[in-house]
Amino acid sequence: MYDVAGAKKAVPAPDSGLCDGCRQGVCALSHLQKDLPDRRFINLAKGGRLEATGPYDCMQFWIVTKGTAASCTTFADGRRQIVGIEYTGDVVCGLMSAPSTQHWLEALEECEVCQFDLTRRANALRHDPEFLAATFAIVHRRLTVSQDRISMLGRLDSQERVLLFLAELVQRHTALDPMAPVTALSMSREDIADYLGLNAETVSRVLTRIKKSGLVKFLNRTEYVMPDFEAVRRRVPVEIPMPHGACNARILMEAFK
Amino acid sequence: MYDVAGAKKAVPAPDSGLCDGCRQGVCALSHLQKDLPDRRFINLAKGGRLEATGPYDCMQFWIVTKGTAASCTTFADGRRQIVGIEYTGDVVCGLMSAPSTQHWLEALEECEVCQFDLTRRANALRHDPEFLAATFAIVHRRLTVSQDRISMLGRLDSQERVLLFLAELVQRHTALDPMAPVTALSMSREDIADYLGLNAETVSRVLTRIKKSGLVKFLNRTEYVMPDFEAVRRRVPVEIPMPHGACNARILMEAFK
DNA sequence: CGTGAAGTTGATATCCTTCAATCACCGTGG
DNA sequence: CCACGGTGATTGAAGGATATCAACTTCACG
Repeated sequence: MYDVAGAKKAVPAPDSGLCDGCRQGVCALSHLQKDLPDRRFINLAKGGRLEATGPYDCMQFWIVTKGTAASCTTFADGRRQIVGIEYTGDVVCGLMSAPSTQHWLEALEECEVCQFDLTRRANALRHDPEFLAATFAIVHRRLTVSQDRISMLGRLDSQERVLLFLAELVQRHTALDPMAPVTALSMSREDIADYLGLNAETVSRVLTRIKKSGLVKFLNRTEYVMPDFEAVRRRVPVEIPMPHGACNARILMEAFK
Repeated sequence: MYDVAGAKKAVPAPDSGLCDGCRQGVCALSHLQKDLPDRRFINLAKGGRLEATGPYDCMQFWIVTKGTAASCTTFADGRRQIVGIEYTGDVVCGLMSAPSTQHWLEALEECEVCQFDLTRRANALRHDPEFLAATFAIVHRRLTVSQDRISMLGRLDSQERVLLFLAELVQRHTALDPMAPVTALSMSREDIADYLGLNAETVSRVLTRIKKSGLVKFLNRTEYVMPDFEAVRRRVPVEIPMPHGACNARILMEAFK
């Protein structure tokens, strides 16, 4: 997708969706300057929350710089839904749902989040084409991901959902780190369930069924391998989403540095 | 503003979400100039389709100028999911999911759609702050709607989904046309089912249950009233979304006229 | 080890789907 | 004008899938 300056694109057919920087782990995140007044680093323990309180004009946002978090909602009666998983490099902007719905960012594991507050520069940025294009790209990408998840939640059964989820993690980790032999599954059954619109027991049952089928082999409770990725792909009626690493963050960083 | 857990949350003023123009029915749509070379009006009969063809750079889009359409996807095995309903005034941009997934706009009733092709002006518009801000606003709004639908599909049961759907239509029609006594339900059971992640028989069953409960009264198969909107609101654990009329179209029109 | 939290498994209930039959509506053609 | 046929809607019966509740196991960590 993003060429190295001058170099020819090498066999672009299967496109991992990652810029070369992301693939090499030297993307925008590593050059984030920590000492500027508009940014603040927040460490979240597993389960820690960051709540949205408006105003919702997208002049504040958060980049997950370490770990994995989740955009969560709950209803009054306690039902919880994970609207999206925010991996390292993902950019979360303030307005994620109606202001009245309870909505927050929750660390699924040890996390570091960089909070940007651009309200002081808002008037300038609102007319800055580069900044606008960057935020557009980010929101646009989030929209396509969300829409695919609508189809997933509306029409896939539990086994398809879990398989798709596991395959997505594999895809993600092989794109970022092709050498790593196993994929980590750091989320709890409860979290997976809330992400997939199921409950924890169902996730557990489906997981054992998948283990027995041989499509996925678990080394322990949090690491697995997928011996035949193609077989999994055939079992799932949708495309397995490509990760986008820290590209979003990079785009944004370049826009308003 | 985001705060660490525990901070107080701002209570938003009740806002119908409509610009004055939309509320008075004299919004951008009525001044759409029909004879410019970059736009083309398309009439769709019920069930008619408009398929998205690349490239997916959002330099092509469609405004629903009459009627109601749906952003649809299907899987290889025929399962269909309506990703979103596009009411009059909604702006649909080309890339709505991964290019490989089958995805199209389908008329739920007699429709008129205005297709804009800005590819010839793309290079200029890519740096035009006003245009960028407008497309950002549109995509951003679509994202919030999509994320609420994720919660709906993941966590609401069939009755809650149908009630929410009916309430949303009522809300929409009272905001646009407070004098109209009844709300029209022009979608077929099949369409409603594909929108709510159910099947047609379930929708039918739930509707008769809702009728019996008295929450909704049907005058005939396609018109209903909701005698006690508050009672419905109490039955549904989420906010009932506000319509946004032709505001999106207006924003866009002003940006690149 | 001991303890608590997370995960697994089983029994059962509930919800939703599937399949099939019937009904209601609507336009068409005799 | 009315019989006819087609399509969508409704309803019923049965089955399947997922949720719920409860018991038990495993694991992490002191």
